[in-house]
Amino acid sequence: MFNPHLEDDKARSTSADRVFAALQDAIVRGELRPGSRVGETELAERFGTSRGPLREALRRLEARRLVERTPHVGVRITSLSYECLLEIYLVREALEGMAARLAAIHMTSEEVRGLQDLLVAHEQDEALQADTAYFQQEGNLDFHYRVIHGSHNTALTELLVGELYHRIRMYRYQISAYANRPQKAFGEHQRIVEAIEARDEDLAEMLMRRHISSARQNIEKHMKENP
Amino acid sequence: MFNPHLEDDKARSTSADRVFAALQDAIVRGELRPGSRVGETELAERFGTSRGPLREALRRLEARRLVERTPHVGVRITSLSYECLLEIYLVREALEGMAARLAAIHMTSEEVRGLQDLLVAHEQDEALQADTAYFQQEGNLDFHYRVIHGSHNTALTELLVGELYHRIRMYRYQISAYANRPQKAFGEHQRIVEAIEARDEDLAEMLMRRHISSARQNIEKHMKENP
DNA sequence: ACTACGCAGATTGTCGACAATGCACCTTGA
DNA sequence: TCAAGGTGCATTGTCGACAATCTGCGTAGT
Repeated sequence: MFNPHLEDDKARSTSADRVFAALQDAIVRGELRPGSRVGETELAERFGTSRGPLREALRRLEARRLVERTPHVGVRITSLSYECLLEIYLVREALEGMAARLAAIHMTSEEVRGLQDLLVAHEQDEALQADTAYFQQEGNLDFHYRVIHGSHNTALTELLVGELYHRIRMYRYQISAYANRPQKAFGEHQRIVEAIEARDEDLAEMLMRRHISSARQNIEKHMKENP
Repeated sequence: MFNPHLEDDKARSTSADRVFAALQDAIVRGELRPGSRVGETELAERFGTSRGPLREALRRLEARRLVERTPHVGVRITSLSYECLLEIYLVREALEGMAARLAAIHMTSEEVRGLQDLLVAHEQDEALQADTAYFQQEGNLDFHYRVIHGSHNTALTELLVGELYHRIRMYRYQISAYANRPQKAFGEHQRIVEAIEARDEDLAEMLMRRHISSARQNIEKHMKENP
């Protein structure tokens, strides 16, 4: 029996959804440079679709603040200012602190074990051992992503993942937030996991807040050195 | 000289933007019932536009979680479950607490005075005096909205206003969050403003957290009584 | 030389038509 | 009578064309 859908595993999804995912990835990875203007016709051609679905994707990216739109003019890729980035980190401090607290309460034993395994995998990364970088992959391979989901709070997760996560990842591709302190950050991650494992919600929140606060201060330092 | 744009003060904006605003309002006010399915053709006709701009508006509403979409099936108005609502209130506790803290630090004297004037206006409301209701209008006439903006943190504001605010307002139209305690809530608002005026950020955050926590517990109580 | 106006090209906004998919009803067989 | 399959209708997804708007450049006038 022949199934035409097998040639494209995402055929059940719509074209607009695919373009949305692809565009988001291209923006986050810096393939489309922040601040640059993008034309609809050009993008539609690039992703092999028409302007209709493309515009729908752009609207969703606009809602996620990954692109900025001015009526009758066009869209440009959002460029994160240092000012805006520091604001986001303040918000992260509150939200991810809360996520760590909830994770310490609600995470299952399996999830905790998975988190531990993840750190073991990170530990074996060459760059980390050389203390030159601590690049985490996206989604389920990202430490913060896992903790957020561990909160088992859908509203919180949607807020962090849907609104902030991608903007932060976009920034990570420009300047690694852990650039100046890979092993230090890794150690902080380890202690957070320990607190979660011990079901010590107060400690987990405090450690996460400090961890993000450190990253923020690191950015501030970086800001004063670079324009 | 004849200017055709004068007949529509929002002609500079696009049709998709107008539909987005109108639809959001209709959803929040309960004109479109939560859980009900809406057809694109029907909506397009209702708002006097074609399906193109309408779909763009729907995509933005989808990003705001005001509608839920299933590919090839359609969209339905999001219905807030109690479970989801309680989650949102937990997040609000963290975020608006932070907003109150920042407001105590960054609000200008004019803004503080405006906030005081707002409460005076609320005080003269008949329903509040009778202790039967505490219905706040939207936007700048809403107490929480003002405090959030008073934080002068764009990222925080966008998160609260863009993602949570409308869903909460939608809920308010269904069951007033202050239903069982209008004057109590008003008193809490007053004390929060006092803390902000005194530039006591710790107190402002604590009072706001308690205020929202009270509202959450009120919802929980309401939940156990009603299905 | 500089400003203001206007024109042309390109880009965005909107629309209607067509294709693809899903759902409900009906038919058919055991 | 009930279940399984098929068919038709309604709705969503996609596309190409046309209209509206903006931007950059050239021209004219002071």
